[in-house]
Amino acid sequence: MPKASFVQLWVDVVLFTIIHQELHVLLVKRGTAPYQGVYSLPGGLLALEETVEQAVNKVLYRETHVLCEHVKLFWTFSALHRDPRWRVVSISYYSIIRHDDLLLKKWSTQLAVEFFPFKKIGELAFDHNAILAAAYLQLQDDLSWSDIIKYFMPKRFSLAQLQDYCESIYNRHFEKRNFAKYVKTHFKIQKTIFKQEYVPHRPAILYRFI
Amino acid sequence: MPKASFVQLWVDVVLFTIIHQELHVLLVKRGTAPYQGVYSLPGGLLALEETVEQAVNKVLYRETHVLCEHVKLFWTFSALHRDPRWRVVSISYYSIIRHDDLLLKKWSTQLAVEFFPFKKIGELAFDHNAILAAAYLQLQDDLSWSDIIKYFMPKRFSLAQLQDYCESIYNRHFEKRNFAKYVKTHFKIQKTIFKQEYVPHRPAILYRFI
DNA sequence: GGAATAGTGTCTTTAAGACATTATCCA
DNA sequence: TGGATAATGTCTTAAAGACACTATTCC
Repeated sequence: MPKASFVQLWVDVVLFTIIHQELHVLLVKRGTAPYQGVYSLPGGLLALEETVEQAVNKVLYRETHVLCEHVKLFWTFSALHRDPRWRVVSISYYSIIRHDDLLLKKWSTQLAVEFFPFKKIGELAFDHNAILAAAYLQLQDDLSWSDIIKYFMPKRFSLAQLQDYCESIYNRHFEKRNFAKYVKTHFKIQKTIFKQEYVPHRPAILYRFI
Repeated sequence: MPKASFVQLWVDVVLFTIIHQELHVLLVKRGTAPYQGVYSLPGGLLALEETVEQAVNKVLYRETHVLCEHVKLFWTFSALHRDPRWRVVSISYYSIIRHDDLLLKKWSTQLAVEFFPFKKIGELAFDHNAILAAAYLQLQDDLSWSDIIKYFMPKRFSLAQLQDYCESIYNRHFEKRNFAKYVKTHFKIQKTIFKQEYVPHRPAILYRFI
């Protein structure tokens, strides 16, 4: 090994989901000092025999036991004393998970993952509030031009539900007719044979992403 | 220090400029093994007392003696044996420099920086061809929605020159009247009192970015 | 038939793309 | 006055935004 500076390399992940029309983020409670008992973003040390991408997927799988899609690098955090113990550089990713998938897995594995409403998250360990804020900005930006909203949606959904989800992330309102027009020209979705059930009004047709 | 895995953290930079209407990239010839005598992207080891951003700026300043704008993270490269000696993770940035600025500085400092036409770059050291390719994709993407073309332009330029520069990076042709219209509505530019000189035809008005 | 939400059509405004003529400077 | 490029206006087409009515299901 060379005589040179080595740093500890961590990957941290901001995992978003939507629960009850509200954006949530996965947090874990720290079991050891520093910041014992304080919530933080899930993360892990880069092992010598794995790539950064593998490390991120390992963290995600460890916490959810589900394959998360759209795992995206958005920033690195390398302030000198962001970890009070020694020098740690964080390579930070965000990802998205369907609440549906998570629920299924949770029943089958007794996972104790904890999602918190984005708007109500308080002080986190280390500089994780800054990481969280940067991830949210990147998420909003990516949503504005791509179709990644699909990674939030359940397998089947109505147009109204899609609109609700979009509005909850963008934090703004869309006009119903124009939204339907936009969705049909920009997203690859198709009607299914399913409709809403047990609703006291005309049931909506359910769509799916192709 | 903890008993844990430490890796060497490098920053690598793909520095773009336009010379004679053609996209160029800064390369440096390696003086030591491995890949001795082979060209590579400029880069540097992250020192213990600096942030990643500082390390990138240090590399850029070392090579150019000019302040480069739009320094942007685009990817990390962490394959296990990308450096044949030991484990090195690269955090990769791209940046842009005005050829003008560089020329001025070159005369005053005898810098020996070498830019190569992007299209003619051959085999580079390590996985730097992959880094270069990823940077170019990111550059094209960013150019398509932002006004970062301004970082390539000289202080004063004609609309035709701006069009030439855009065409050389996008690798496509634009219709002159529509291009002028687009530029005037999307970029913050203004006329200067200067015009082209010594041209055997009507001289173009020179503009500047605000 | 009434309540409730689903689903759609049209008009207006804005941006993009195709296209040709006039303007200015130099020799 | 001829050569060369600069500069600009209008028509057409596509997308975005505002807006109101009809359709379907349940009770």
